[in-house]
This record gives sequence, C-alpha cells and structure tokens, in this order.
Amino acid sequence: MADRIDLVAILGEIPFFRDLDRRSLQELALATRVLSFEKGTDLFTEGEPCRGMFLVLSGQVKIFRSALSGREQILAIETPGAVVAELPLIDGEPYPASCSALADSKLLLVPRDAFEELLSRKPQLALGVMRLLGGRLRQLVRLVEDLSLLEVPQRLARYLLELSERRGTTFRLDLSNQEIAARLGTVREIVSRNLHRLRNEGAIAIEGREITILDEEALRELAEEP
Amino acid sequence: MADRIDLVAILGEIPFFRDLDRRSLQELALATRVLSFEKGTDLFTEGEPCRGMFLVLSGQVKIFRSALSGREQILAIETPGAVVAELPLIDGEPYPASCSALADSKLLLVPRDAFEELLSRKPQLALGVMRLLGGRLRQLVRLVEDLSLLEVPQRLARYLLELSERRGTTFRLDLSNQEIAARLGTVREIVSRNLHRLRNEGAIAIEGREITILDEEALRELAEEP
DNA sequence: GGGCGGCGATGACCTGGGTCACTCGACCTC
DNA sequence: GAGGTCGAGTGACCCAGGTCATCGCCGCCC
Repeated sequence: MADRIDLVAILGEIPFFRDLDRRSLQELALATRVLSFEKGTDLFTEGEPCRGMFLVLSGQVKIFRSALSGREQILAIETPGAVVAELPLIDGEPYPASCSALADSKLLLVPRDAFEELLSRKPQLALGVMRLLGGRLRQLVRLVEDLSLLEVPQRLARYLLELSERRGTTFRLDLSNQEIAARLGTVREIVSRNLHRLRNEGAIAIEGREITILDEEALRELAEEP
Repeated sequence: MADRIDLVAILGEIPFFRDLDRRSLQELALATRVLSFEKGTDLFTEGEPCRGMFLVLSGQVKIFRSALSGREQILAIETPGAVVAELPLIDGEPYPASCSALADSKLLLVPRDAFEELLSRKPQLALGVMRLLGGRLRQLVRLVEDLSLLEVPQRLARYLLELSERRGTTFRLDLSNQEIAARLGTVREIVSRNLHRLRNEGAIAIEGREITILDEEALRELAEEP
C-alpha cells in the first residue's frame, strides 16, 4: 500500500500526468506494475508488438537500433523520470527500436489499454504526449544532422561538451567506449583514438574514466562544422 | 468566395482536421492564407522563429538541415496533402530545419495563433497532431538507421525500391542526383556512380532519368544489411 | 548561332575511419 | 595463483566514399 501511495506521487511528477486529477492517478497507478531489469537485459526488441509504455524509476536504459553486423546505433538514453516507448502506444504499431538496461533499473509498466482508456477520457493528456513527441523529434533531427553532416571528432567534442554542461568541467564517463561509440555512430576503437587525440592536443585530461575539460574553447572550436 | 469554399473542403481532407465541425473549419479557413513559392525558394530557415504551419496544396517541398560546407541532409520531402512545420507550432521553439520548394508550389499558411486557439478549444485535435508526430518520428528513426548502419549502395537500393513500390517498375527520378544525394546522406558523384553500378550489375536499366527495375530480387538482396 | 549555366558522367587521388589482431590491466572465480 | 572475462589501448592494413578537375550534353537567352 505504501507502494501505491508512492506510485501516485511518482506519476504526478511526470510532466504529462502532472495535471491529472488525483483519482485518475490512483486508477492509473493500480493498472501499473513495477519491473526490475538487470544491467544488460532487454526490455523489448524492435518489431515486437507493444505491451505498454515504461516509466524509468531508477537506473538507465538505452533505446537503440541494431544491425545484423552487431553494430548498433543508440537513439536515446533515458534516466529516471523519463518515459519510454510512448510511440507504439499511440499508433499501435510495433516498437520502432529496441531497449535494454545500461544499469540495473526499475521501470513502471503502463499497459496499453489502461493508457488508451485514460487518453480517451482525458483528451487533454494528448497535449503532453504531443510535447513529449516533439522533444524526441528535435533530438532525432539533431542526431541525423550529427551523423550526416559532422565527422567523428566533432561529434565526440559535442558529446563531451554536453556532458560537461550537465556535470561540470570534470566528470566521469559512465558509458563504456563501446556505448559511446554506439551513441556517436562509430566503433569503439575510433572513440578511444579520438579521446587520446583530444588529450594530446591539450583539450582534455584523462584519468581512467575521469575526464577534465582543460580547454573548452578549443573543444567548442572543434565542435563547429568544418 | 469560391476560394473559401475550396479551402474548407481541403482542410477537411487533412487527417487531423477531418473530424472538425464545419464551423471550426470555416473559421480556420478564414485565418489562413495561400502562398506561392517558385522552385528553389525558401519557405523558412532553421532557427527562425515560427510564423505558422504549412499545408502543401501543390508542388513539392523539402525539409532539410544544411552544413556550412554546403552539404545538406534532407529529412523529408512533402507532397500535396502533407503538413509541414507543425513541430515549432506546438512547442513554440524555432523551426528545427529549413524548408524550400523543390518545384513551384502553393502552400496554405495556418498562422500560429489561429491554430493554438483552435487547439485549446478542441483538445481532441491533439490526437491527430500526436499521430502526425508519431509518423515523423518513425520516419526519422529509419533515417538514422540508414545513415548509421547502412552503406550508400544499400541506401540507394532501398530508395529505388521505395519509389518503385509507389510508382511501378519503371518510373522517372523526379529529383536531381544532387537532391537524391542529400536525401541519402552522400554526394552527387556517389549517387551517379552507384546508379551505374546497379545498371552494370543488371539490376536496373537507365534511360535519361527513367529507371526500370530489372531484377527486383537482386535489389532487395542488396538492400539487406551486410 | 554563339555563349552560358545546370546537370550528369567519369577518372585520379586522398583520407577518415572501419577492421583485425594483439596486448595489457583489473577483477572474479574456482 | 591460475585461468577467464571484460574493457581499454594501439599498430597495421584497407577501402568506401568524398574531393577535385574535366568533359559533354541540353536548353535558354541575347
């Protein structure tokens, strides 16, 4: 029961459930289930029919597409508070990408029918979904631009700048080179080499997985288009 | 006046205006303006604040991001009946990409405030917008996958298959190599070479800008991941 | 009719970055 | 403490595809 109370509070925090009345939140909470995933396990796979949408409670998950060759491209990494897989839920199509846990994670599963029922009763919910999709769309447009119009060193520089913006001038890489590569659209070795190139040029310092931005200006310069 | 009647009919055809009542359609039509763009002219540029959303009446427009180098990546090509630039309209942010006319085109401009006003009065409109955004999102996920996980010959093969699906086994390329390249994420020369490679392998025939698919099986094979 | 601009084709060249093959160190387990 | 696993680092090699330069065709406009 204490559990249930928590859920209502948590649901209320999600941007697009925020202005739902308490009663609806409670009903929604009841339809919902907490699932745990160990690091490395799949939540769902591209093409699978949709079970429902997830809400990240703890941990971290990646959304990605993978090639037969084994290479994969990460579309997004989601942390607590984020919603995952709302898209198949609204159009009824299969999941467009796969999702797996980057760390041990707990997710709340919102089953499809519960959400649909709620949506039909509270059409203003669609406004929130709309904004969420809008955000994703902008993110993907940026990704497309990176992949198509920039070279790897620039993508890496942008990635590091992004991290330092959120976590200060010195921070630790919480992803393996493998995963950074999957995010940037390249392979492990190239990430390694380019990190060291940046170090040799004096732009950053590396100690284990700790990165310190030494010359932000240089990084920004590098992050510009050619 | 005849003009006005037409607009109502046209608006009614758009998926997410379809179940709007006649009165709202008429009001919307009144707020709206038809604009003409010559081939090659810009409708808007990335980063610009949003004037409103467009509805393609005739012609064809491309949505793209461009690099300083002059290279560009086409995100989508929109034909009559399609809606363009709904995203900045719903989140209030600037246009995320540029848009220009691939052919002489007429577009209907739906000003931001008219749409917002309508949306707030008819929240179920958001359902349609939601579906529209969902479609775009799927499209972009596919684009990301193509760019990151496939090589140019595969992208080209997929592109040709896509065209032939819509227009039969023989069709004409209505885009220049330049633009096909921008769509596939490469450059003009590479498109030219790969088209001829496909011809040499007997998969297609080329006569000017007419393409005939000779060996669909081979094309499909090539379009597979490596 | 001659000159010009746009587009496609094509050869020569270059290089970013992907692939392969190892090595090394950290950590875990038996 | 031997062996196994996992991730990082690195050198050697290679090739898809991007760049540059040139040519030829067609249509258009003085």
